[in-house]
Amino acid sequence: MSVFKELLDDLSGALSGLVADGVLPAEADLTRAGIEPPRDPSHGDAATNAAMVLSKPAGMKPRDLAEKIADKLLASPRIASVDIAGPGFINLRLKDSVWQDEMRTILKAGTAYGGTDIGKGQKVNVEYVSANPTGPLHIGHARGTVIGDALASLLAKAGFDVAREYYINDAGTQVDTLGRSSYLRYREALGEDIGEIPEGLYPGEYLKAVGEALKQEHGDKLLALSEEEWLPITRKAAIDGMMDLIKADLAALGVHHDVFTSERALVEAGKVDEVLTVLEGRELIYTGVLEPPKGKKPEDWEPRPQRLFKATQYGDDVDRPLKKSDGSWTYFASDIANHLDKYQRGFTQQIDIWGADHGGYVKRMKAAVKAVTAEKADLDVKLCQIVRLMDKGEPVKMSKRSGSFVTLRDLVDAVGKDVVRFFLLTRKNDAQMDFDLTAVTEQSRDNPVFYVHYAHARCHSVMKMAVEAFPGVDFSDQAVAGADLSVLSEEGELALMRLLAEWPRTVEAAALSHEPHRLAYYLYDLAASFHALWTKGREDTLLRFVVPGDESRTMARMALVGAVRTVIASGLDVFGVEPRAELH
RNA sequence: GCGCCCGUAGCUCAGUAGGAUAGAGCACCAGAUUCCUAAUCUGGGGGCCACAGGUUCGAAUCCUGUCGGGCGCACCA
Repeated sequence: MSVFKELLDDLSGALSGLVADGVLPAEADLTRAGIEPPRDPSHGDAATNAAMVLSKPAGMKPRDLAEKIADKLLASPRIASVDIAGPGFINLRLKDSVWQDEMRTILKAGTAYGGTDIGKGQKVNVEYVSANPTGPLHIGHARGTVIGDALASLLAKAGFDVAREYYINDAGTQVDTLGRSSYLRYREALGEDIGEIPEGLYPGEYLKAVGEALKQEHGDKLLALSEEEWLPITRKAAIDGMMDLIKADLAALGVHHDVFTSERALVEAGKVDEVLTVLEGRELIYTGVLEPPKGKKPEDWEPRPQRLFKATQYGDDVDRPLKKSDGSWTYFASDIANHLDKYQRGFTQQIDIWGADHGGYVKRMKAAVKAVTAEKADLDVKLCQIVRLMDKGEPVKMSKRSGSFVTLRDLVDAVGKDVVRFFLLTRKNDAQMDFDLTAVTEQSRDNPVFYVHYAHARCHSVMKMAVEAFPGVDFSDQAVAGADLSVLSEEGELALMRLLAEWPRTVEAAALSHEPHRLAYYLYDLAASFHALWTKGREDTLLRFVVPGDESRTMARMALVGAVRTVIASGLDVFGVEPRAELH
């Protein structure tokens, strides 16, 4: 139980007490009343809007109702004093023991601190990356990869049962092209001069390895076959090769999926036919002719009767075709099968991470998930905006010829996985951002990666100083948790303790809103608060964490330092970033 | 033409379920170090939260419209 959870309990206790007293009507909606830390510290440790929200159903002025609520709240063992302010806020001041107890909780829980059970073990599926298996991951994939991975960890920390999923688009025309390109590389491996790679095929060097592997396995036997015969062979070899490549790229970023779902396998298992059956059963399929698209009209557009899904019935703008003119399934159709399959595996909560260029696809997929699951499953789509790669403030030219960065692996090799991960999580997913190769490795306050790392490292360094100043004294988390923490009464110390106690509700809010970037801002604030306190020790030696000759005070402050270290490590853990004990 | 996302300090961005006097970094100005790592910190100036209405005790936040920017608009993935 976190501090704010307990206060919320106190509040609902007070409110139901007032219902029993007849002050509040039984049918009043009590859920709108909340507890939150006020922005202005002079307003106390916590505040509630209860009196303002409930003044109407109570038929009382907010401030009068506030008096009654405040009386009840004073019964809480946590609350030291109450104060009614402004339009009817009830400001609470908590007993110092509340913060001291929370420090002990943090030290005891370790990096598990901040975890909650609001997920109640519900199954959530996070699908991310899902890049086409036609080559290595490039920089454009980085953001969605990191956000998806951190969101999955965040939801797990909030008590959800999370699956990390990758959907392999291995059934469309692109992988056929990949198979043909690989066949060319196969002939090359056999010694043939293939010259320039023809227009329309993939020229990437990375397919040479696939060609070589095909030669090792089949010798020259594929040469005698017709395309119809060799294509399935080369295509499969190419897809497998590319997926190995992609998985290695992901591993370099510290990303590991639980499930890889193959589009081709879904189609072959008849899952797409099942989609059609389900939708037909709900009378959501009909034959019709679509209007030509407004704006730019495609050259080859022609009115054609098609089997259409009534996406408009679930909020989409137009109904959507499920089959192409050649009779094969559209990407949309098999993607519905993908989401139906997830639902059948028990995932009623699904999250997809896509690039912003797929924004036009969101409505139809949400519509489809509702339709195919009879509205039992919910899909949230997070769109990731473009990241501009910069160097010293100038955009990096993305060209293979010039040898500049193009792949995800290059980026990780250049600045490190932790820098890539943390930095990409410092912005909302739908905000554009610049990734400056120079700025992210700078060691200064304007680089949040470094700033947070430094706070963590500083905790270690301070701890080391304490051990040197008090030889033989046990400063382990367990030992300092038993110290008398009542000496932590400096303003800066209390501010830091209050901030630490906000970690669980930060995790909770970020998880419920599917916004991992909030943790980055919290960690930055925590680091700032810690650095500020540290610097106070420069002016006044009595404020230092290590106070020579005062073991009990040092013990208490080591508890605070340990708690800061623990919470930072807890946050970095969600981000998949390794906490550093020292920086060099 | 339609849909989605966005518009907050000079710049890059936060803004916690609708809460109190809208925040941080950079840049600018003025300060702090015989010192637990100054790789840091303190203070200051800087705002019509794009604009106009609406909802309510209360709006940067929710609704409608306008303007401005990005993305997308059968049979590609």
